[in-house]
Amino acid sequence: MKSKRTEAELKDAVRRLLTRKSYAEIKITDITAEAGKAVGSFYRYFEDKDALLTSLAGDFQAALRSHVVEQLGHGHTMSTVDDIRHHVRAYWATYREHLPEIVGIFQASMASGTFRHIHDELRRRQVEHWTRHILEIGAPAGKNEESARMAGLAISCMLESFAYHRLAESPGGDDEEAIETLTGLIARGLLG
Amino acid sequence: MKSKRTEAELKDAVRRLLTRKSYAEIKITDITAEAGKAVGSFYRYFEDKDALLTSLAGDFQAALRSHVVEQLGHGHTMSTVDDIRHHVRAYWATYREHLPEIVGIFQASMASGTFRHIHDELRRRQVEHWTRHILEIGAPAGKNEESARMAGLAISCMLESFAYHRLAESPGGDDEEAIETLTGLIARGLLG
DNA sequence: TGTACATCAGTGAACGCGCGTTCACTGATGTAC
DNA sequence: TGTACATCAGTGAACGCGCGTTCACTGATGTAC
Repeated sequence: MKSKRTEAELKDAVRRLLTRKSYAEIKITDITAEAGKAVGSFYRYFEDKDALLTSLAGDFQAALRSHVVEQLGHGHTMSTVDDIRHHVRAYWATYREHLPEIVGIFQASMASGTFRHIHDELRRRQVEHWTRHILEIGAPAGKNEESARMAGLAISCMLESFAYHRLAESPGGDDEEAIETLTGLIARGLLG
Repeated sequence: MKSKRTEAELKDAVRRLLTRKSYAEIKITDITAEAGKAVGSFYRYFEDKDALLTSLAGDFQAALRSHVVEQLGHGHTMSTVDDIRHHVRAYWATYREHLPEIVGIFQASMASGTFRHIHDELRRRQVEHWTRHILEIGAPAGKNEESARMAGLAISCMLESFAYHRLAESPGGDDEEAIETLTGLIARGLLG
């Protein structure tokens, strides 16, 4: 029973391909070729290309659930620059570690409605998280629930878009400097 | 000579379609149907779908060149909250006015290398602009050229991604509130 | 103003390419006795 | 340990769909005399 192995090899193949091509540009034959399999094998494991990406997204979300909990713990806050730096660094590490699937989901969410809601769900968590902390610390950006939510969205957008640009589009920069820049902007922006 | 008219009608048709579907989902026949023309007409004016979007991108860039100059003038600065609000508001207005083509370029830049550099060019201007002002006002985020550039990128990313989310993905929100949120975060983030 | 001819925008049925998807087959692995 | 049979992962040539692209034709507009 090699079944699980081949399935994993196909997933790995797409992850590798996503560092070279956009999701839209990747063909089924590219995936099977990269995995060293015949085309037909693909359909033993996935209905189509989107099913594979959906599967990767599922793995990612599962990883997030356990990872976030253990890494940040429960009773954390966001009231100092160090807290914020810690958050930004954790986000950055997650983004880097799961770069291919995040990139794939992001790209696919721009093209087809199918992945819009998966991407929305990922962002929703982020926004939720920041919003909670903004309200908690009574930041000037969060006078009320609504304004806090909007500030949370703005920060989530900055983190995601900046990370995408630095890690996926023009890789090779200094991570620490990026983290410092984000930390500085967010800390001053929130704490005043 | 209806030539120019039909060309414009095809462009308008894509702009309208882009408010309903993603660029990837739009077929040539959708465009001609929306414009009330036959398929064949399309090819009298454009080599393919990408050529049409490239043409829209050209119009947009030309509009930007004149617009930015007249709206902001030359001797402007970024040293007060009001200056920043003014900038954010101008950006927001431009984004709203040219929403379809910006959305199209953004989506296409995620999928094909062809539009990567067009989108890069648009962002480069933004980053350049913010970087210059960050250095000018001696903001804490801009100790040196490099850190200022990174902060400029982060702010550009936030503006673009936030505007995309609010205007294209879940439209109908209050513009003024969005502008205030961004202004507040940027002003505190930069001015300290 | 009228006629004959030229040009060119517009048409849409037909064509054909690229790629996803299928399926009859192979051979490896597992199971029964 | 060996033989016969069953199951199932893996194969890739062949098929066919969807859509972009073409092209011979139509009819409107412009031009010459």
